[in-house]
Amino acid sequence: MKKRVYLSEEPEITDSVTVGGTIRELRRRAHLSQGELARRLGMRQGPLCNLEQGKHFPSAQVLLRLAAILNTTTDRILRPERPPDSDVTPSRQPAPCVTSLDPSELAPTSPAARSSIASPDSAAVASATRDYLALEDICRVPRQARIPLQIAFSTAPSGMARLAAQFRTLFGIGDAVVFDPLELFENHGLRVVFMPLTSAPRLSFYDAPNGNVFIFINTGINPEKQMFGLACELGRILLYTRAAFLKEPPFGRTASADKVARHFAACFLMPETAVRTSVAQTGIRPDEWDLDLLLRLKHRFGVSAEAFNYRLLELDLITPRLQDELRASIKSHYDAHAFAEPGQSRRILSPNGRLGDLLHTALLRNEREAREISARLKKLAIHVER
DNA sequence: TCCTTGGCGCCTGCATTCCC
DNA sequence: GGGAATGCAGGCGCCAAGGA
Repeated sequence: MKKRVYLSEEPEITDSVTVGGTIRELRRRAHLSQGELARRLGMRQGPLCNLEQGKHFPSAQVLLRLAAILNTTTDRILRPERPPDSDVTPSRQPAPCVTSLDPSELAPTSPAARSSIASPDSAAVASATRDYLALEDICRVPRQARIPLQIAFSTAPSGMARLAAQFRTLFGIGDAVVFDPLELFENHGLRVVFMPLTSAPRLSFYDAPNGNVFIFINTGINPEKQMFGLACELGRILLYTRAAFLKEPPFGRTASADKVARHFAACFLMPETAVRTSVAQTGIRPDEWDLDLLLRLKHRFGVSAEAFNYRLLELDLITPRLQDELRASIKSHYDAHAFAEPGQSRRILSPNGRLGDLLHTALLRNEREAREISARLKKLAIHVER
């Protein structure tokens, strides 16, 4: 009789004992008993025990349910020790859940973030970081981001475009236009804090022990620039972890790194296919653009007029002469209106959404500490809707 | 070539026991 | 007492063999 081939015999898949160990590790990290996890899986505790011991191999259905409940991917359950650079990366390996992390252990991902440590923002950022970590502890949520943050890539423009496309796939949005990227970031476990900053429009810090980040966005800038800044910081973080992996200086050439991060943000927020499709639907030719049409289209992508104008030029969808004229119009508008976005912005953000959710849960569980955190956030003008 | 049948082994449920 | 481990039986899917 022909030998039956099961998942566990697939050469790329880890053996059942290791898979079982991974399931056990993830279950414990999620603070679940076998009984509780089995209940959520819709199975009994006994069979789950057999899975963890490697006596049985989980069916595809069980694997999918496990991944959903344990907030991970089937790939990570099956290939917990996948080597770096296969397609994605060292950070796919399960990072330990570090509960006693001090804000000073976080790595600044840009010169701005590094210099902020000695700026008036320092105390506020450290306090917000500590409170965010405390809320994660109280709520017992996984600390690791649900997307890999260490990826091998080329910093050439084409490489950054591929990287942006890869992240759009990881976020599950493909070429679609997304109205609120902030929600995407937070849904994938990234910590984003909107607060007043004096030293920079945005800052980010890499949390290596947990495979996550802290991104701080200044509330004093308009939503379009906040969104672009958020994507830019993701690019910054990836450049930082790439440099660390390659044992290169952390920030590289500052101006060049900024340019690369901005290109990543442009490709991430304005994917080529989506921009070309939107433009094609208007029938506009490269030499026909006016400011009104540019504003109408840029609203769909939630970016600034300036950023959209650059992207059109990058994709040869506008002539250089017209792009220059529109850039001058946009600049004079910014000068006259304190960098407010031209046209009526349709962008409505819900900043600090995840922070608010954590605070809400924490208030349910630990009234005193949560109340103190709530008061501190309020004092720092970190507005949290609950 | 297609369908049916039987063998095999995984996966699961249930009940029970063990261990801290 | 709660969590974890074990034993047994049944369901199910896959595969090979045989027959129409």
